[in-house]
Amino acid sequence: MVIITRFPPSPTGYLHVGGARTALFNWLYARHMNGKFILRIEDTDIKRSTQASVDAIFEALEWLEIDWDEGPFFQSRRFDIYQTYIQKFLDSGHAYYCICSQEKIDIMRKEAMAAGGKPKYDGTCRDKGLAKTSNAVIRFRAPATGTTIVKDIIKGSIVFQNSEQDDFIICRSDGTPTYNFVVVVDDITMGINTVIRGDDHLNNTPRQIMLYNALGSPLPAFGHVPMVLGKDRTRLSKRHGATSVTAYRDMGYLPDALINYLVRLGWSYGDQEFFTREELIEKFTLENIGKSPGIFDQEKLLALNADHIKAASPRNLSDHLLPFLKERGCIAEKGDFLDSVIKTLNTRSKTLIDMADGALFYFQENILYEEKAAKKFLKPVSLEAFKQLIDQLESLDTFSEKALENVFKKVMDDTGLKLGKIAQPVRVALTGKTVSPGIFEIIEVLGKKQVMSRLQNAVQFIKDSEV
RNA sequence: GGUCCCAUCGUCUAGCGGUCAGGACACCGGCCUCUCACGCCGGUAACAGGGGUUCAAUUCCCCUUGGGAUCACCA
Repeated sequence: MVIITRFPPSPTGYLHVGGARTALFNWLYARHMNGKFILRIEDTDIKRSTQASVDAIFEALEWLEIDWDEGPFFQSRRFDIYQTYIQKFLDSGHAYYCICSQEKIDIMRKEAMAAGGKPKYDGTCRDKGLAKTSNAVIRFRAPATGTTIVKDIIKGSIVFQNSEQDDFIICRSDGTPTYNFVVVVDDITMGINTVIRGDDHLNNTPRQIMLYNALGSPLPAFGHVPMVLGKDRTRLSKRHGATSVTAYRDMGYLPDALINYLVRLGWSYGDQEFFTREELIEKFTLENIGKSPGIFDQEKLLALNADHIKAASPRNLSDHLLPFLKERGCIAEKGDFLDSVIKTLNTRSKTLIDMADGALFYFQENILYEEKAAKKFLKPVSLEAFKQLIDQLESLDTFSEKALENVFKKVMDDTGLKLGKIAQPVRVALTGKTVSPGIFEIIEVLGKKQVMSRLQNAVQFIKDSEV
């Protein structure tokens, strides 16, 4: 059997990390099983759905490099299909018109709640055989007795009493179908046989199973993954800080790192923490998904991002880094120079923002010294070392780490200064800061021309500040 | 409130009857060192509580407690 999964976001906002996680589970499972992954946009609620949200969802999925085999399907364009199914239900007696007012039902619910029971529709119109009227809704005639069992891949068998369910609405008075109904019709008509979704849908599942049964369709396999919670252990939401996928892109995270983190939150593969995209596809199975909700931990995501930055090839990283460099006004392009810049930075950057900031000095013609750095290290005592370095480097043709080390050694001997006393002033001269990659590394990457002019500028700066 | 789900270090988790309860993040030491990092070595830290079942329970069952989800003409 070919596994067919789907991701059905409703376009009422950006794609948040929780949604991305369920998308990921479905996508990974389909890829792992050599199946199909379908994207469906659930926009039956015309009032709340927006094109901007649709675009935002696509943007996020593309950045995550989650691709789909079919779709995107839009439910708003499938109303005729739902209509025929509703008619089928009406004809077979599985559904009926109801003219009870919302006010009346609200009161009913409140009374039931006050009496300690479950608020549900009492079935007033159930057997009245009402015809269609302008304000009528269509309700599903749900079985009143017996049980409905959800055989969940993750949670096991869960028994629901049918008496807990009421005759829910499948078609609104304005003629539009509702969620539980369209999901079932879509999943059936699209051939979905594996439904992996958030825990919050577990209570909807018995209703959907009733619909499958009424239609005589075989059930898909259900898997309800636990929620992602915020630090305060409530469902992750805006007040927990950044929750949109693209926000993480903008904060300098790598898509592979986010994916790794999100999947690992609630899924495990022994003690392994770091996974490439390919490894995830190879190793992801539903059996290893945990049952308990997980708290979204920014710290761990950050650490994982650092690991992915370290592991990525410079060439691969440049695609992701370039936008951040351009944003900072750097004239940079993919190539050997950028590769070597990245190599000096990747062990000391947790995000692409760190990396872009750290790379700034490579691209600046005129180095601006940080005030404190200049005050501490660009002083007359270093003048002699600077002069000797300039002389030595002038006669050096190839700037290899080895050769540079020898040059510094010589200057150390001649001036009697320790490496630290020379390296820090040089660092400030070359980068403007007291923190940077290794001194030999940056000299090599910067190249003779840049190094010479920056050293000379520093000498000039020291002389100028003397007077 | 009803229904449903869940429960191992602060966090993510391994464990699938017998383990000194393992790893990762974070935290704290130390080493390395031209700065900052990386890296390496070491440390603190958990089976929610109570009953069973069993020769033996973190592991199986029940209860309590705690947390979460859900009860719409939203999805």
